[in-house]
Amino acid sequence: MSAIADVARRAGVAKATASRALSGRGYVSEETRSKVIAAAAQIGYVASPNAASLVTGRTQSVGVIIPFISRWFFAEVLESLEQALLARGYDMTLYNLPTHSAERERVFDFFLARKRFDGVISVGVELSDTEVAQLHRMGRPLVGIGGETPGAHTVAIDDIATARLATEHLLTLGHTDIRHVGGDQAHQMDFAVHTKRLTGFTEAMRTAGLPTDNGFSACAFTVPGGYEAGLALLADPHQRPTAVFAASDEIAVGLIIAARELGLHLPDDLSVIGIDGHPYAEMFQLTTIEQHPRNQATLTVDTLLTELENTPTTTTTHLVTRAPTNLVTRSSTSPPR
Amino acid sequence: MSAIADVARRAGVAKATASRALSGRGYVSEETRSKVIAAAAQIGYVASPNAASLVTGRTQSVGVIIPFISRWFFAEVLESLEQALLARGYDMTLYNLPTHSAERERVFDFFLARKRFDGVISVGVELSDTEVAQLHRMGRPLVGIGGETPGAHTVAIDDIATARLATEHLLTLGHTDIRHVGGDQAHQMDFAVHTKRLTGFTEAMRTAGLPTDNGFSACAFTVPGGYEAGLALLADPHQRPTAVFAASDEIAVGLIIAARELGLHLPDDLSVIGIDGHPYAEMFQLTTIEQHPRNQATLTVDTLLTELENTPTTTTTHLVTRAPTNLVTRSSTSPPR
DNA sequence: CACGATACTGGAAACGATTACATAGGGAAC
DNA sequence: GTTCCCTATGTAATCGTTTCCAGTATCGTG
Repeated sequence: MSAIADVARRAGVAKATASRALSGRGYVSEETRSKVIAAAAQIGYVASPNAASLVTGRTQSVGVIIPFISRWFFAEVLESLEQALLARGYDMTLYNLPTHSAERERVFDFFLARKRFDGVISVGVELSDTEVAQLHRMGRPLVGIGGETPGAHTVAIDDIATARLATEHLLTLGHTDIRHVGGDQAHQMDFAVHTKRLTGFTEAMRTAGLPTDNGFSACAFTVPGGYEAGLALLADPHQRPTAVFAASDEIAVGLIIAARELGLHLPDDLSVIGIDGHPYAEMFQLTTIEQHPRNQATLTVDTLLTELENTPTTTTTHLVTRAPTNLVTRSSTSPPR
Repeated sequence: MSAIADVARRAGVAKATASRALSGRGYVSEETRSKVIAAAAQIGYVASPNAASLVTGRTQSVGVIIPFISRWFFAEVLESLEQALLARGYDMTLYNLPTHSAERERVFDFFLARKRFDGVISVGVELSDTEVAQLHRMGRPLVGIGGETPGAHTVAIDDIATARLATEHLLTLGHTDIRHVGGDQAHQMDFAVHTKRLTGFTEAMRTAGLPTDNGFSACAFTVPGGYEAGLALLADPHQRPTAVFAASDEIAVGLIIAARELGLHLPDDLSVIGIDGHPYAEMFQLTTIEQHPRNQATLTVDTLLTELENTPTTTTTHLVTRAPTNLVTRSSTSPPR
């Protein structure tokens, strides 16, 4: 049973030597190394990470905190995180943490305290100060992706700048009656993202000398959310905007579907721009600002793992890595008729 | 450091007693129990599951094998699995296993062999015999959800019967020129699901005495996939079917969007039925057969965990739990004009 | 009162690795 | 030829739990 002991016996060496041979740490002659490896292969030995982590303190796995997975950005991120971690030899344990609730506390106290991971990646969740402190006290590095978490390294796009850019795209085309359709706290995504995109919109409008009051509609961050918002916003021909900046491509697509149902033609009757780079964008000829979640994810893994491997650098410098975005112009936007 | 030892010292008892008090196993007087608990609370003690699993052999976590995350069914399942497992005190470790490739072998050999989990849930993946055998040899129960895995308990809808039902819905309405749009192996989802849904379609058509050749179009299992298939299928008014059975709601929605772009009106010009119960279905007034992935997921967790907790029942009876489905009729289907 | 359960507790041996420390041979440097 | 360093290996301690075993006190029962 004692697995490595078996390997050692079979190879005619001590447990310590076997361990060194297999892990590659410390001195082992080439000859014994191959003997040990052969013995291990013979009995199909695989090390117990539990036993190892008991003494090393490293678990070779990272915890990922995510509020939901069915939203496009999150699913993409999750998939890439897993691949990147796997490639680096790490397991990924998933914690689907609700944004606010008692459940959340339970997750933290019960699961995260068990320190079954070397580090944590939180995607789109803004952890509270006490939560960050708790992780920090446990010596577990934390890297965020999406929302900015104070006290932790974060990979994210510049939401304000991106929203401003999207709005400016419409302004440059000559639109003046522009609305912003996005999420709000009630629709259960993190507050900061919504606020920032709204801020960017407002800034751009103000800079252009246009009124910003009454320019925002809230909806769920989904296609149906955008659809409903669209029906409400576009129904009345007399107070219909000429352009809409949607906070996500899914919302934008919902808007487009609503517009089509109302008999409007894009981009003549309405220009729409989104943010994301969702596969639907191409299908609907949607102008959008791509944010490449998969790249963000691999960047996040890189950041966490280097932090993990150079433990000395416990410089908890609140650092933000800005992920690049790019505007893709398609036929959903044009100058107003 | 030796955490439980600290608790024990603080409470003035032996490590063994402290362990018993905290775990609830074995005899402990009410008095000492509360002393121990108080001491544990004082220093904020949480047991190391690593150390515990080293001796008990249980890790309190299950591995989930999933081919991709961004598809609706999979995302829903994953989210529910996580919640159900968390509620039962289990961690969930995610393995995003590609359907076919060398990577897959690597995952199995390297990660799954580390036996960091008490059981495995495979969603929509049909594991090979050797893979099942490997898990079985390790004494790790396996429950599948979605595709049927020979040699393991599986929770799944009856794909053939569901496809037949969908087709029969169209037949009953009086349609005779019906097409099936679904996935195939080239579009990287598991083969069996596609085949089964196609089989159900073919069976229903044959029973109705209708021709089945040339009645199937393959596409990606996504909205854009259905969209492209729709443009191709519906462009020519002379050989346009009066009804389409789409293998998923996402495909169906793509078809509807394509139909609208081509100027068709549902259900007059075309009837469309899907399978899933996707949130988009309601938005597009899509008739569909709901399969309730969240229920399937909790059912799967229940199955695995009871198997886990009653280890004696190592009766590897190949059992299939059929998840219920239900037809929801909306206005995307009607008798042909 | 003796005896066997029954409740409770502590000591010590696991579980399966890693690693600090000790030992020993061989070559380079002086 | 001594000294020192480097390679190579073995012994034993360690990580933090659970659990087996043994021992003691209490209590009901015949």
